[in-house]
Amino acid sequence: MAARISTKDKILNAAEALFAEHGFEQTSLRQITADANVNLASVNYHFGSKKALIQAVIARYSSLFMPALDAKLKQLQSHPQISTREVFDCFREPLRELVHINKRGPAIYLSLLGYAYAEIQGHLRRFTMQEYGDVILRLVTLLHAANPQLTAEDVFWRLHFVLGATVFAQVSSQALQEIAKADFNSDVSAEDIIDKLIPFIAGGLDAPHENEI
Amino acid sequence: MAARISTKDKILNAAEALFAEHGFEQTSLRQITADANVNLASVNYHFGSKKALIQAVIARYSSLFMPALDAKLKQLQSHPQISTREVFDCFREPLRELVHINKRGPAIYLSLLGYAYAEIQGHLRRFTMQEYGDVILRLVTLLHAANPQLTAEDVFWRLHFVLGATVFAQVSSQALQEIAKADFNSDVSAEDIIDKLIPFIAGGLDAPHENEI
DNA sequence: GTCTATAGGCAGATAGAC
DNA sequence: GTCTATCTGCCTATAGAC
Repeated sequence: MAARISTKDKILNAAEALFAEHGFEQTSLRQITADANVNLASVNYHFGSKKALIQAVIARYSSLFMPALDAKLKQLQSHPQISTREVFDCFREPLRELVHINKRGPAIYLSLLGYAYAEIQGHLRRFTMQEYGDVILRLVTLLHAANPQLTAEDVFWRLHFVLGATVFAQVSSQALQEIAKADFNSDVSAEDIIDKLIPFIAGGLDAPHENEI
Repeated sequence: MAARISTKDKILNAAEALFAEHGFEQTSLRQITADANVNLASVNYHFGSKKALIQAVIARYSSLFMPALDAKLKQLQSHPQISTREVFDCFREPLRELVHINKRGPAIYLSLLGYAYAEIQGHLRRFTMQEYGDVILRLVTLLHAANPQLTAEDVFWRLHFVLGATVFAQVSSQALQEIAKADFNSDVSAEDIIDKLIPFIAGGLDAPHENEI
């Protein structure tokens, strides 16, 4: 009953798993094509270059995630009162929807974002900003509305701390899950990590400004 | 008046700057030796291998930072009441002391930790745990004492979120500093980032547990 | 200790047969 | 569309002259 998957999709599926685990530069086309059971040359035939493959992998997720997030944020924008917690809760469902691309889609997407940020300085970040800049802007606006006591710059920095905590948690999630299992005998899924993360980042964002303590 | 620096130290200095900016695997011995103005073969003569060079770079910082942090934590341990904020404030001075290794030492060390975590899965992490496991344990104990309402597992996870926010902020600090300059016309030093970070991570760690909201 | 020269391996990309 | 074979370039590491 194995579905007949096109070579192009086989490559995308193998690539995203390897990219999420080892990063973009650390993953070779030889590994990808071996895992996908396709010929080495087919990557360049279907995508043109490794760089284009990376963008295709990310775009498959972003094109699903970003519009869904934007819709949630728009909805929240009409509320009279907005809390930080409500803003971050907007991420839950769009993130969960990514299982339709891959069972581990939510974790994969966050890992990809992390590596994109750390590795390809500027390149993919600029791409995202151009393509989805309005979503980011809406997000910052909402967070500022939820925290009028902070300056716009505070919100900017804290949003990046949030991003850091999130992608780091996902990139090192496998190791952390194993340690948690060994030390606390607890099985923690990728979604459980999100549940643990959201109170943390909401608490961090709501914290008073340095000078006010 | 240019100090006469040994070849070994020239390599260490060039290596740590490149490692902190691009990561370990992305930095070649050719780049390092070119920046250091030494011969390519001298790395293997002085350090034996690239892996050993990486460890030497990290060890130079950890051997200064970890004992200093441990002393601060020990001091705090005798207090009757401990707040999360006090625990994180223990990091400030040991971190600042790293300027004695390099002017940008604090930022470099945090970047190195970030790449060590993301790239060399297990290897350097195990090394750190073996060498400085007692410091980590003291840290977790203090944070748990400051937050008795949390489970030990909550503290474990939140400590890693903290680590993520911190190293991510440093790894992408250059890009973020440029954006902050462009958008808010504000010059933010590496130390300023720490000032912005500490209220955030303290607020996140003190947040109530998910089920208590 | 420092150099040149090179070994040996893996990377991305492509030409051209089928 | 898919394959084999190969080009070109970069990497770490080392042998051996000085």
